This record gives sequence, structure tokens and C-alpha cells, in this order.
Amino acid sequence: MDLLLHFRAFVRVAELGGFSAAARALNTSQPAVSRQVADLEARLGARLLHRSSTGVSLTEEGRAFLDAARQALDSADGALGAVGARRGEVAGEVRLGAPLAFGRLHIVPRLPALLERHLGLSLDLVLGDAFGDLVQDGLDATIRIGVVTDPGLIVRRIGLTRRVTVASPAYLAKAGAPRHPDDLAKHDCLRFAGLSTGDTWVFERAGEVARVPVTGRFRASASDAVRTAVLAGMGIFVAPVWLFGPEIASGEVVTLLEDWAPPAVPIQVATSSRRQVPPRVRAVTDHLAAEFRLDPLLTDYGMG
Amino acid sequence: MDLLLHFRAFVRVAELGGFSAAARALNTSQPAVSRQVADLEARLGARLLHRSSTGVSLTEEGRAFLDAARQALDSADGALGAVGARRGEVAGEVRLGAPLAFGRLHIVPRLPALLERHLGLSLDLVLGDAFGDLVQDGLDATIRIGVVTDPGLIVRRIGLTRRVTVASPAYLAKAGAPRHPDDLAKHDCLRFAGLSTGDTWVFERAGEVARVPVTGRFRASASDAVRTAVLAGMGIFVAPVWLFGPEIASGEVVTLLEDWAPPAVPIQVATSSRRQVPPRVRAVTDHLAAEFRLDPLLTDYGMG
DNA sequence: TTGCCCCCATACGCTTTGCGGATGGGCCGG
DNA sequence: CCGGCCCATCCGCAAAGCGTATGGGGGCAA
Repeated sequence: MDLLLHFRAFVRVAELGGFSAAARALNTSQPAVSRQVADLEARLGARLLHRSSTGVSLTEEGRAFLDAARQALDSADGALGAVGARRGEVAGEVRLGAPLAFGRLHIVPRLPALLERHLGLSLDLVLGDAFGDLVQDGLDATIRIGVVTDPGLIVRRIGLTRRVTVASPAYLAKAGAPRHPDDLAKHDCLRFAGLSTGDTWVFERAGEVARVPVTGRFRASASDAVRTAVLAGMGIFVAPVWLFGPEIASGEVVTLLEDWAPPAVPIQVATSSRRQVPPRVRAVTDHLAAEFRLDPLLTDYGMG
Repeated sequence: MDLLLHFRAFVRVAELGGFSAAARALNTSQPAVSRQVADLEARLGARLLHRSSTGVSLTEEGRAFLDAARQALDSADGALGAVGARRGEVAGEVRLGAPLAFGRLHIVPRLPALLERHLGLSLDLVLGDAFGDLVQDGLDATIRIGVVTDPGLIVRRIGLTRRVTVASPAYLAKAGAPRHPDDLAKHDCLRFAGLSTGDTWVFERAGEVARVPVTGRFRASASDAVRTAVLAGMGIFVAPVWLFGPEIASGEVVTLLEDWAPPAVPIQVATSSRRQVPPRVRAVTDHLAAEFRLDPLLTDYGMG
């Protein structure tokens, strides 16, 4: 009986709250997971889960075992990594979450160098602007832009997003350019549902702060969609500078209100605080942090 | 691939210095062990062992992996025990080493209560007066009588062996009784090869110390054999009181030089300091310690 | 030096473990 | 009341992994 396999099955079932869900996550069949947990319970001589037709919940024994099993899995993982770590190598799969547009524009282009450097490494990039639960999605780490306050997470700052007010020349030709943040009230402001700031935009100029409630006829939950809207001349947007790097340089979009700066937001990587970060995950986040530090769009240090 | 099984195989091979020896210890075949380690190396992409026809030795990678694998095995073991531990139960097998005579006389009779109390527990008692290597013999713990100075061991005192000078009435009728330790030089003194004191016997009386070099025509490496020799009237012996408990009470052997006491020696249980003591082992040693504390032959506290 | 024994690697046939698909009972939501 | 999702169980089959048998290599003793 492969203990670790059984441990993993149980842990996944406990995390996802069901045998079927765990089976999908583990790329196996539901009967297999069911049997593995049942065998484990037989071996331990105790019920780990309360079953119901709607799902499962942990028993007291299950709760105690869950932590121990997690630790055992981590230890085994560490043992496998110990050999490679001695040579500065990392191997294994890393599931990384990231916002859709940011991932497409700034993570994917930086992965070839990483994968070439660590030949045993494989990456599973889970893109989405809706941040789910780290553990529910089985992610090793996730990139988040903005402030994170989840106490179950360890966050590490790996970059900074300055933001600028942008619009396309076509829109400006039609609607004119704002001279002051207050002018935005008369404009079509494109809104991104993923920002915690809501529909009030904030600007700063030499200590002076302007809060502007904005309105507009388009709102999207994916920044990539808002990006397309800007390019299509649908309105004004306060965008991360990295969202329009080439377009600003080429003049395809122009920046407005340049002396009024929206507050910058941190780019962070979040990992679960329950388990220590394995070397393979560390390698990925370190690589991204190092790369971002060199990109003037993603850092406040180097303004090359 | 059952990782833990492979880990265990490798650890055993590393500890015992050979595939064949490990196979014997693991109750499996040599090819199985050979393949498991080979598969592990393939998985890790590194050689863990240097092979030679005379045995194996660890590579650098192997040394690093050995610790990690041990820890993983301990973690997995801990996970299995976590459920039972919540209920104060222990389960699993414990391999306990003990001196032959002591084990027979004072450990075996105390095991039924232990096994009845912990139904999931099974014991493998390895008896022998020659103390081997704890890890080489795959022992969880070993009982040692006398001072232990191995830095790789954690020793815990679980009793005290007072000693007395004894002989059978038949011998005394033939050779007379000594009045003073010095008289022993003229007697047949039975010697036990397992004692570190060698062939000089030490006695104490009110701070006064007598060291007597003794001679005799019988010597054995098992205290059980010396015990039989005493009963057969072959000579005088300085024996642990627990070796002749009933016989002294019945008069089958008599104590001599009662005001001259040989130094007492501790009864200790030794466990490896490399890994923490699992609950199942703890349960065994605790049980023995508690039992010994109640036996006037094995403690200096209760002289009931 | 020669012969023997013990060591480890490999090949092969077979058992056994363990998988996935199918089925059945149970509960919730529409 | 019915459809869908859940979990447990049964069954046929394939692959993993065992042990036996065999071969090469080196130390040790005669």
C-alpha cells in the first residue's frame, strides 16, 4: 500500500470537501479515491471523514491526521528535492496563479528562460482575474496585484505597479482631454471590476489628494477586456503602466493628467502559510522577482 | 511507485552497508531492494550509493538524501500514530533489545500486561548479552545494564541493580565461606564476560573500598550460564539481586559478605538520538520503568 | 595462485495489487 | 416528483512488483 498516495488522496478530499472533486483534482477516478481513503481508515482503525451524499466533513481523528499527513507529504517532497537542491537544481511541477492580462503580458514571456534554466521544472499557469482559494485550486503560489490581507497567506512583494490615466487618441479627439481629475466626471470612464477601489478613482499631486467618483458605460471583470476597450476608443482608464507598455511608447494610447498620479499598488506573490515553500516554488518566484526588478514598468527602483 | 517503501529500502541499505543485509532485515529479497534503490536513483537523477562487490558506501547526494528520507519516514510514521495517539492508544511493532537473563526473568513476565493494554502493539524482543549496534540491529530501544557512554544514544535510567555475593550451600559446605573480600582470592570465582569490571571485583563498606583480583575455573559470556553454574555449586559470584530473587528467598543460594556491597549499576534504556522516540516505543519503556519501580529487586526507592 | 564464497545486477515468469467503467442507493434542488 | 450529483461497491483487466534463477566481480583463505 502506497502510503503517500493515500495520504495525498485524503488531504485532497479534506481540502476540496468531496471524493469526486478530489478525484478530478488528482486526475484519477472517484472509486480510486474512495478506496484509498477507505483503506487508510481501515489501516488507522478510525473514521477520518463523515460521509454524506452532499459531501464530506472531517471527524476529530481526521482533523488530527490531516496535519500529520500534510507534514509527511511535505517531508517526502523535501526528501525528493534534497538531492537536486544540493546542486542548485529544482524539479517538479509548480502551479502558479496569476491575473489574466498580467500573466499573458509579463509572466509568460519570462518563463522560457526559467524553464531552460531548470530542465526538470514544469509549470502550470492558472490564469484568472478572480482570485480563488489557493488551497482549493491546488496552487503552489499566486500572483496578486493589490493589497492582500488574508492571514492564511504569506505575501512577498516582487514588484510595483505604477498607474497612469490613459485613453486612445480617437477618444480624445471625440471627447477632449481632461485637465484636472474633476473633469473625469464628464467622461466615459472604463472600469475594472477587479480593483478594490471601486468606482472612486484616487489621484495624488505633491501631497494633494483628489477622489473622483466616476461613471461610464462599460465595465468588465477582466483587465484584458478593458485594455481592448481603451484601444477601441471607448473611454478613459486608470491603467497599470505594464498594461500599455508598447502602446504608450508608440502613441497608440496617450497618457493624461500626468502630474496627477494614481497610487501605486504592489505586485505580490502569495503562498500558503501552512506549509513551507518548497525550493521549486521558490525558484519560480525568485526568478520572477529578479526579472521584474529589471523592468521599469514593474519596479520603482530602476527607471531605465 | 511506493515512495516510502523505496525510502525505507535505501535507508536500510545505507545503515547496514549492503543490499543483501538490508534485504534480510526487511524480510524481502535482494533483487527487490536492489531495484528499489535503483528506481529511487533514477527518479532523483543521481547516484545515492557507490557499489562495490564488497558492499556499498554513500555518495555525497546519498548522504544528503539519507537525512531527508529518515525524516520523511518519521513523519509518515508520526501521521499513522497521530490518530491512535489522540486516544492514548499505541500500535505498531517495537523491536526491543535486552540482556538474555534479564529479559527472560524480568521483561518477558511484564509484557502480557503491556500487550493487553495496547491491543495494536506487537513486540519483537531481541535477547543477547552482546550489545550490538542499535541501528544495525534495527532496534527501537535496548535495555542495558551498566554505564553507557555512547554519544549516539539517549539513555534513560529505569531501574537500579544492587548486587550481592552469592554461592550455593553445596559449594560453601565444600569450600567454606569467605569472611572478607580478600578471602575470595582462595575461592572459585565465577566470572561473567559481559561486565566491564573485568576480573577485579569491587566492594564497599561504609566508605571503605576493597578491590579484589579474582580467579576461577569457569567463565561465561551469558549471565544465565553463570546463574546455572552458581546453582550447580561451581563457585562464588557477585550477582545482580534480580538474578536470584526466588533462590535467595528459598535458601537455594545464600548471600555472603553482606556488609560488603558491590557497587550498584543502573538499568537503562537506550534509544537512538538521531530520531525522536515514537509513542509506541515510549509506551514500552514507560511501562517497564513503571513496573520496575514497584519491584524491590530493581529499584533503590521502594524496599517493600 | 587457485578456489570458494559473498556481493550486486539482470532476466524472466507469475502473482497480486490497483485501476477504470458500470451500477446502485441516497440526498438536495428545481 | 424528477433529474442531477454524490459516494459505495462490484467486476474485468492491465501493469507493477515480487521471488527464483543466473551471471559477473572481488576478497579471503588455503
